[in-house]
Amino acid sequence: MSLPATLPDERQRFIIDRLARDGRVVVADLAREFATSEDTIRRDLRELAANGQCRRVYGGALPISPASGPLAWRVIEAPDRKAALGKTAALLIEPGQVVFIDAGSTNLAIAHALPTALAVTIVTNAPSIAAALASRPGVELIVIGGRVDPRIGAAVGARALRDMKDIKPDLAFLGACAVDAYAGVAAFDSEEAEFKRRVAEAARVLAIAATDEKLRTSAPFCVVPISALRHLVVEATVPAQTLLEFANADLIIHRASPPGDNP
Amino acid sequence: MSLPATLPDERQRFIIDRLARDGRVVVADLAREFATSEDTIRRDLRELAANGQCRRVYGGALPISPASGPLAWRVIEAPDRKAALGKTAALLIEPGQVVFIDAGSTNLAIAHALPTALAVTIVTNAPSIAAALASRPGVELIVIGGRVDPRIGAAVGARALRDMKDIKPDLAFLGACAVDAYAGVAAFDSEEAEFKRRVAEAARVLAIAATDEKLRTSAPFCVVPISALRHLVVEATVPAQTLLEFANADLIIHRASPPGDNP
DNA sequence: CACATTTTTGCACGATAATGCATATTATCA
DNA sequence: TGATAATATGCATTATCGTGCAAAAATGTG
Repeated sequence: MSLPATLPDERQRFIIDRLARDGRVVVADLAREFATSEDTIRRDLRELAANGQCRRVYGGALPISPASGPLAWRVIEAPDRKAALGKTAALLIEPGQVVFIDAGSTNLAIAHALPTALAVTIVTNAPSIAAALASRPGVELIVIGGRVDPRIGAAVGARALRDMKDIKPDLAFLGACAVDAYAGVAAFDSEEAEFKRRVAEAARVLAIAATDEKLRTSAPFCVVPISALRHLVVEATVPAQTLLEFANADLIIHRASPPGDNP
Repeated sequence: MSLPATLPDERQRFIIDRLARDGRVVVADLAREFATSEDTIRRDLRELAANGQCRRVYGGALPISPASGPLAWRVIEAPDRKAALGKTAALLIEPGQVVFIDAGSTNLAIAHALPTALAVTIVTNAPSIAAALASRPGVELIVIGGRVDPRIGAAVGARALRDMKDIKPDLAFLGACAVDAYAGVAAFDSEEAEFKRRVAEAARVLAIAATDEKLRTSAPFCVVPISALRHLVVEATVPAQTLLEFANADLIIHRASPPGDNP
């Protein structure tokens, strides 16, 4: 429990571990465990937060990435940010194109942001995205069928792979669980990754819209390397440091305008 | 399930999760789970709603997006005719069954009326129904893919026929454009009728939930004769005269209880 | 070793946030 | 319509936070 002599760095590392294990830390508890004052813990948390390693809240701190559990399906999380992202991403679509939209709340925002009059063919494996576009005039909608994985919110199994076989989209928005400049695009689920890979192969142009958290997250199943991407749509709040890592001749980075114009 | 010390932000994050998973939250339940007062929960919901992350209703809160999550919620439950119809129709489903649900607003009501804990396999060709059930725990969801006809709101073409080929539902709710005691079940579209016919052949038991208007409508493309039906769910307001025409040994007629009735 | 400098820590205190209770108001249902 | 449940509001209480400041410890320097 209480270690004899705790160096500041050692303490902070412990806090990070605890954060990853429990999903939260409480100032009062940490102060008791380290036999130190709450002020010291608060200072640690302040420093960690400034370094982007946690999010301070009243009474303690929480992990940065809200997708730390098996329930990574957050439609409601930060809707305005995703709307801004979706609006910018939708600009990549040109009339008459065949566009695949993968599952994910960010991609759902793209579907919602489609200009009403745009005549395109949308292919998707996510019921929520299909439902959002089903009544759109001008949108030719093609649904990829199969068993819907509830954690993913889309069909990704063998039947979906077969359905996807004879479709060659002009543009595909991949749903990104994690985007890393070096490790590439990755997913939390093996079958999901397999399906995304198939889409990536079939599509003429690949695009990803990713919230800030996605750029700081890693996932076990690799889908494609960053070099496979043509477009990366990010938030206005993304750190320039992070953006630099994606410097690549073939990658076009689009920064979304801040979510100020839609209350 | 009451955690020892719960940080306010952690609590709100939990509420969001629950909202995404169950499609609803109840103030009294949350207060009990967190061992806190209802005032605190109300304040949380007020804050989340102000942030656009949920929609407050009398007694709790719902997800912001209208089609995400079941609307089976005792207070919000509009005393709607289709809701009453759906509730009665859902009683025909038994645990463990494989149930096909065809497109249509009445059938969407059936999906919404599914008991939350019911473990069933739902097969559907309608994105709106799939989206309504995608996040349901206990529901195994299989989507029939293909091009979605915007007038029908579902996939009914060749690819859908192929997807449907190897599925034999225990029970199928056909979407009815018109139900006539002599002319049988009919649809407005040729391909739609073809698809429904395929479903009717594959299903072990056929059921239809029809509002009063459907019983007075005729449509050009015949699907199946009335004799193919096992169950017919009608509104409480259906004229006895009309009902008499359906007198048939094999047809079980279920009258929905009038809207605004709690079981 | 002596001394200055930096870092870390603990404490005090005003400010802020969170919570629960009491009461008035509003929504829903019979 | 009245009855009941849910909500909003104001207020008191408690917990937590930020800041300034000083003491203690670590570090660097001659």
